Amino acid sequence: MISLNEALAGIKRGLDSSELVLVLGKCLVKYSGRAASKLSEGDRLLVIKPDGTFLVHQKSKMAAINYQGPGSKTSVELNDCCLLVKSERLKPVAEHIEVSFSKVFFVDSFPMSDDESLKLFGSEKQLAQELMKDLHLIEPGLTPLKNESSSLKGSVDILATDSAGNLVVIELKRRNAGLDSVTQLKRYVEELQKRKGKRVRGILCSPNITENALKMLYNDGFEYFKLDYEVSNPSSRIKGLQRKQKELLDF
Amino acid sequence: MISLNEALAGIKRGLDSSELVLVLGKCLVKYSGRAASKLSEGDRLLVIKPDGTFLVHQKSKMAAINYQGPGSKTSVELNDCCLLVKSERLKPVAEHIEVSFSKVFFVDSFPMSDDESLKLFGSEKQLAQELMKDLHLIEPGLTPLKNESSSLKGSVDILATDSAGNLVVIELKRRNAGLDSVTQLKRYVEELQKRKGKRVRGILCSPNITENALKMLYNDGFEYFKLDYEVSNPSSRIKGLQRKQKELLDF
DNA sequence: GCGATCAGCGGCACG
DNA sequence: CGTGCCGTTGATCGC
Repeated sequence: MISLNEALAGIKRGLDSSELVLVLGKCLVKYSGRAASKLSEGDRLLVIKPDGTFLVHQKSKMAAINYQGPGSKTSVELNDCCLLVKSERLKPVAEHIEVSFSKVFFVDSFPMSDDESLKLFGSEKQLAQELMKDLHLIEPGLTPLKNESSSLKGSVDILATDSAGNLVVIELKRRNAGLDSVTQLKRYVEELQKRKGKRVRGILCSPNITENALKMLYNDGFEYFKLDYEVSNPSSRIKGLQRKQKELLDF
Repeated sequence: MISLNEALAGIKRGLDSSELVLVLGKCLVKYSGRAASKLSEGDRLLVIKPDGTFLVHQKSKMAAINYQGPGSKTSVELNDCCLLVKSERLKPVAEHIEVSFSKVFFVDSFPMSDDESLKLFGSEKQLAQELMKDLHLIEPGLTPLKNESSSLKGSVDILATDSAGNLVVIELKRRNAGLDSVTQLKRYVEELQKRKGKRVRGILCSPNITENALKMLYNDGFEYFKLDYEVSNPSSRIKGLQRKQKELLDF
């Protein structure tokens, strides 16, 4: 247990030297901004990062229960009963958090030196690049149209032409596809159809798809390919691509 | 600075007693699971919660750079050069994180007692309830259809009938609406239209809407209402609702 | 700066 | 459990 006075000093020291500040104590939290919230008293971990990030964590769950993004301004004060830690930010909207500690178990701060950024493998973008190189896996004669894809409003994952000269929009999902994936594909196809004035095929590729989504997909005249891929450490690789038989759903 | 041996003991102690464990040190991080990633050496904060949650935080940004959800299993060991902290989970997919500490600056663990849950005000659901009570703000004669809304596949925010007996789907957004909001509304309207066999009106309500989205909305024959609301502490209140004039966009 | 979209999205509620 | 969808979504990239 630490006196609120000591805690105050410790937090101030950390903030002044732009260090990572950790506070553990019994507190209640109020938030007001895009929404508003109140959290009654309990033990929580408060993390304040040098960039202004402000995180209140409970003992469970991944997500912070209350938070403030980078660029927020932290301040500390002592009132008659509590240690008050506030975080305020004005942009994009005015938001305010107040953490009111009645007890503080621990305070410390640390300088952090870290210039590294994450190298991630298996993103949708990376998978799309892989798939671009192997469009024949979907269908022989499919050839990619470079950079056309990025010229749309909401850019299409892959744009290609088939052997008959039809435009083909390919929507790639790295995880199971749902209704939203189909509506997204539909929007792209309709935009392009209107713009080009001719029929455009739509193909959805994903590791899996929900029953409703597949039904809607077929209803709209689109095609589905089940995508098998593997993500090893330095890259991601497409293992297979299999057209789902439409007949199963006809009724 | 703490010896890796001490760090090992400290972490084990915390894990065994189901406390919140904090580790600060210089480490590299590898992840493999739904995707894969590598993060080169730097100073990071590791948070391990009693429920298995595992968070690696850099000095910037709100989101953890690597993480593992509740239910994950943490283990610690010492190899020839480093302190290895691993987190593993099998469901829903096998995932693995390895944090390799070459230096540890701080380790501690804390029991946390907290049974409180967040009271949040200003959620979309709460706004929808408010709006249900004041549908006349949109248009006189609009009456809500109870519980119809939840009987759809992707449930509609509000379903109502107008004075002419038309079905009206109302999609409510608590923040600025984009193309996705319009496609969502469109899907609901089309589903319902097909099911009921008669024309269904679609109305989008949000604090704001992007130009492209409004264009698409009007193209599809839907209506837009600008929604002004205020979120005070114990509730959220709708301040106003104003139909946007379509004429501005005709060309 | 806004706009659009992805995310190892997470979390929740419902069937 | 999967499905669907909101989120104080956050983060990124393009314009």
